[in-house]
Amino acid sequence: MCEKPHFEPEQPVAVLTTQPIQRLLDYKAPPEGCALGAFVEVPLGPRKVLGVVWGAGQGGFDASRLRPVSRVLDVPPMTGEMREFLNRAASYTLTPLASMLRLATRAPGLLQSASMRRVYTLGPDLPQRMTPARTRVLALLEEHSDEVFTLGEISALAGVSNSVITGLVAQNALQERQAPRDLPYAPLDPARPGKALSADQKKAADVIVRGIEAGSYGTWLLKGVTGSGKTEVYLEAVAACLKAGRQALVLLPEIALTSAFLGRIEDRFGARPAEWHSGVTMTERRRAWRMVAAAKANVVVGARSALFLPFASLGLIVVDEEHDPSYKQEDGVHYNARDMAVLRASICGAEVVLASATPSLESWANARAGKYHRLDLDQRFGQAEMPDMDVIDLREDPPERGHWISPRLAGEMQKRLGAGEQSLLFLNRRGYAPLTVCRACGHQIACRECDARMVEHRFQDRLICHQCGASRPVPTACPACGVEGKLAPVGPGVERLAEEAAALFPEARVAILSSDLAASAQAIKARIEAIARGQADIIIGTQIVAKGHNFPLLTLVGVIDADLGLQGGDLRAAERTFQLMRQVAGRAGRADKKGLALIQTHQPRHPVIMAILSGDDEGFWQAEAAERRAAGVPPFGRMAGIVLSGPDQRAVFDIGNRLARQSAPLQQVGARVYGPAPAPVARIRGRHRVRLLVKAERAAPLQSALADWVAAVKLPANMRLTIDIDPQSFY
DNA sequence: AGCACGCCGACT
DNA sequence: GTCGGCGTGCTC
Repeated sequence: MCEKPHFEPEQPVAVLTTQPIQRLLDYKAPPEGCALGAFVEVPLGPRKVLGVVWGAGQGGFDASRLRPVSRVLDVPPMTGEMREFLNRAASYTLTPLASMLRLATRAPGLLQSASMRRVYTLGPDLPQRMTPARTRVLALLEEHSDEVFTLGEISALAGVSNSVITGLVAQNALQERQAPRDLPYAPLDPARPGKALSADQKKAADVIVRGIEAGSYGTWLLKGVTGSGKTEVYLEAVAACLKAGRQALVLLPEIALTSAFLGRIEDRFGARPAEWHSGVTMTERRRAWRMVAAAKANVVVGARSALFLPFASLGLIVVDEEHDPSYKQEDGVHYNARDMAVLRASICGAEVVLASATPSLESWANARAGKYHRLDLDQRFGQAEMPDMDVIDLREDPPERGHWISPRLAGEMQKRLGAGEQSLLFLNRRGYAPLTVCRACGHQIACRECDARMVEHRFQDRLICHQCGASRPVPTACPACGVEGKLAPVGPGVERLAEEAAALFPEARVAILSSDLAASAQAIKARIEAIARGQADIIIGTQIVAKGHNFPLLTLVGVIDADLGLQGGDLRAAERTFQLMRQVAGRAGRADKKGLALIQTHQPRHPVIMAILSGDDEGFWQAEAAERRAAGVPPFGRMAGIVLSGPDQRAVFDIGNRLARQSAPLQQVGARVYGPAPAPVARIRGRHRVRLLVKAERAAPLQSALADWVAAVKLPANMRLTIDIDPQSFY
């Protein structure tokens, strides 16, 4: 198919808008014409909306009634690769194309023209009279004659008031002109030397670099234990990508990790890259989006949504900690950034590096099947070794009633305290106690909004629902029977564990690391750094401690309840527990001192616990893969989750049942429907939710069958249906 | 997404 | 008889 790159004035063009309209609309090209892919503003009813020229006009609409495109925006047209990416991502995730376009245009001020600012350079004349202040201003501009400065910058750098500058402009000693506000990012220099690489690292880096030099598509699963230097390897790939004149994107699972990572990029390449995540200011977002499109930002570090930035020439995507569940977006558009990264790269001829110490089973299986190339870094960089691991059988060596630190773990903590080393207690439960029960009537306090159990948070002195975020003060009387003073916390959260540790070791400094106890990502980072410097003896943490932070003084890790993740029957429970335990255990130990990881469990013979202890990850994956293959579930079968929601529970179930009965389109492709059942979050803000699960074989054309299936059932206006391809968790 | 059009209950 | 509820449908 040969598409015209440019449309003449008045010619009909098809435009995709960001409005939820399920088709393209035809417009007349504007008087200056427009390119295929041009970002445009078009009239829609009484409004003006953002759109992209998607192709030639489709016809089928009265040509005399076509309205003209209002304006072509001053950003480069969307590339054909990007249009294909959005198209294919939309059909894969069963998301309307307009929603995909909205993801790709999430930049403020796109509809405004690039804003300008006043800048100053040296003028042709010298001022009639020199003053010390004027001398400083002129000296500053002479010294940096290749740069431009704003009023504010000059007054700050030269230590003068604004009136000095306006005085110099009046005498033509300075020139004032308009320049675009959004400045290019300082180019990163790939020629700067990186850290010396080990033989392992060098071998891995070399093969990826060759792929980048060839400009081809390929996906590399870079597996390396904590501390094996995966980052250095993929920074070599970034360097090669920069040398080839293409752009690189590094995705991180957590924004708390980005600022430390930006520092590493700066060390390696001499400048800071563009940053893209929810914590970035509007001004910076606008700059990043425009500069990425103009190829004036060559490295972007960001969260999963950075995948939808308008890269002019993308050569490399790194997905760091690729197994991390936060790469799956579960609200709005449902997509997995890891899979979309592979899709985007395959379209534009880029390399993908999936980095992890504990890869997802999906990626492991893809490597095994030969779809991804696998690269292993087995040695921990330097002398550091993986910690010794041991299990504490809670049936034989239990803590006292109402306590959670077993005697053996406490003993090891005592030794670390004496030696000036740190201990980490890992418990993946925020708050004080996961359950509050009434000792008088047995009532368990549940959320009024969504029926989940309320979790006591003692620092905030509130009960908080971890499902919907609702909170209320901790009551003194039971809400069911009204008896005063009989409510009791049941089970541990990190706050309660910290209380126990403080009671056991009154002289120790105890720090809690939990996402809800910090005001911001910045605050978490500052806290982690303080702890890493030694400002705590005992660290009590939720899973945020598992994510790539380094604690040099840490030599003991205690997993309080390894059974926590194994219950519930979730498809990925074993995989998650394995990954989390391995990541947490990897925090212990340092170059000159081997670490120890103690795992408290009631089921020391459980296959997952045994695999964690033995460190036999290949064995674990093989066993897990065999089970999933036998059950026909991902990655060996395909699944989709369908959530129906509405204000009336009966009506929602009725529609769910009707869908389950009318499943002929699914049966034709060999897919089966399970449910409806109450969704994992059964009620949100007064809306009842039920879920159906669809299971199909790997090769089944699931998306088209799903589309036909749901289209056949008419939904009442107050009900909503969402489809999640490859759902992450389900029971 | 907005916004208009249109068809049924409590007011002048 | 009319004002206004929000269900249905259209936007090039």
